[in-house]
Order: sequence, then structure tokens, then C-alpha cells
Amino acid sequence: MPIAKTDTFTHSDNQLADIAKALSHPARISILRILNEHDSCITGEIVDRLPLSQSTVSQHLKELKRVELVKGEIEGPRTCYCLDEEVVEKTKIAFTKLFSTFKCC
Amino acid sequence: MPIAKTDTFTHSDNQLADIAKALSHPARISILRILNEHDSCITGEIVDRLPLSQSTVSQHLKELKRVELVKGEIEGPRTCYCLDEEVVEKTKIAFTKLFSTFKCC
DNA sequence: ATCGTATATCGTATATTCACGATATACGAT
DNA sequence: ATCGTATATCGTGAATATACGATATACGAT
Repeated sequence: MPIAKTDTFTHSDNQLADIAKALSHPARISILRILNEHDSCITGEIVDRLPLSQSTVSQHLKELKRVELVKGEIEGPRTCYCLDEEVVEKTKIAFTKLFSTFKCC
Repeated sequence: MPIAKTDTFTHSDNQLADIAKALSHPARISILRILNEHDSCITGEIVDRLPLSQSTVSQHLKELKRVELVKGEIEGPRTCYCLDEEVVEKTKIAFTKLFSTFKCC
């Protein structure tokens, strides 16, 4: 679903840049770590662990959902978030591939 | 030299987010690939390979220099850029470490 | 039906990013 | 000394990101 843009750059570079953008804020990296530790969390638990307002955390979660690193399931009045392990794995591979193209790595 | 910010998040997460930010534009990923292929390049060669103006490319190079993925040496009227292999290697390790903390990876 | 809780979204202010053309600087060549 | 080339920086505008409080929605409990 994500990624649109023009064909100015390769699809692969656009994709990687897009994921990097999602990782470009410490709060979002922090959220990924929290979700990894707890398997799944409702929004409130994440808010409690971060020095940010509820609305700001919700915005960061939205960005992580946009690139599908995270998925959220509505459970009654809450939303339960967890890592999308498949996408996390794919992202790991994408970065590994990028760095493996560098002669020095 | 880079990285300042408050202690709202861990130093490590700030660092990683900062590098991710540098990778969050396809032009900059493209520049890294170009430098890898050619070992070193003057600005003009990079400009020729990208559909962006000279000043825009210079801006992207500045961002890559900021996180030290790239270093530039002034050679007469030109600047010769190349990857900072040590930093590239460190960055690879940082991402590998991040992903290795995820249970699914 | 009402109340309280959980959370997404809206509105908004501010800061940053991205792109470009124009300009300034630096240097080699003439 | 002047000219041309290479490139960084400045100024600017448009778009995006970040943060927050306020509001809207949705649901369980009373």
C-alpha cells in the first residue's frame, strides 16, 4: 500500500528511504523496542513509557503503521499494537542488502 | 561531532535515528551507491548522475557529511567525495544490532 | 441512557526539509 | 589581472514533520 512517488529514483531506493524515514525519529525506534519486549501493547502502555503526549504517540504509531512495521488491532475501546514480524524481517534484509553492496562491508 | 539533543531518548536511539534520517531520501542513498561504485567522485560527477540541481546535490552531500557517512576533500577548485568506510561499517553494525534485538530476526 | 476510559483525528504553531536560482568563493589557466 | 570552471552557501517558497491541546468516536460498565 505505501510508496508512490515518481520514477526519479529506483523503486528499491524509494522503498528503503521510506523505511529509513520511519526509523528517523528516536521515539519511533523506541516504540519498536517496546513492542518487541512486550509482544503487544495498547496505546496507553506505550504512552506511559514515552515522554510524549498521547496524540503525539498516536501520530508516531500512524507513521509506523504507514510503512507496516507495526500493525494495530482494535480490541473494544483499545487498540493493540504489535510488530509486523514479516515486514521487520524484510526490512532487516533490505538494509543488509544495502550495506552488503558497499565494498567496505 | 554530530548528535546533540536532550536526554529524552537513549543516546543510541538518537544516533540511529539520526543516521536513518540521513538515509531517508532516495537521492542520498543513490549518492552512497555512486560513491561506492566509483571509489571517489567530484561533485560534478554526482550532479551529472542525478536529476537534481547542483545546489540540491550539494545540500544532500552536506547532510551525508553531517553524519560522516561521506567525507570530502578539497582538491584545487573541486571537492572529491568518498565514503567514510569506517562510519559505513559502524552504521551497518548499528542497524544489524537493532534488528538482532527483535525476536523475529 | 449516561459516564468514564481509550484512542484517533483535527486544528494549529513551529521547525525542518527539499528544491531551485542566484551569488560568493576559490582556484587554475591564460 | 582576468576569465572560466567547480562548488558551497544564501535566499526563498512549498511541502512535510513534530508537538500539543481539544475534540470526536467508540465502547464497556453502571
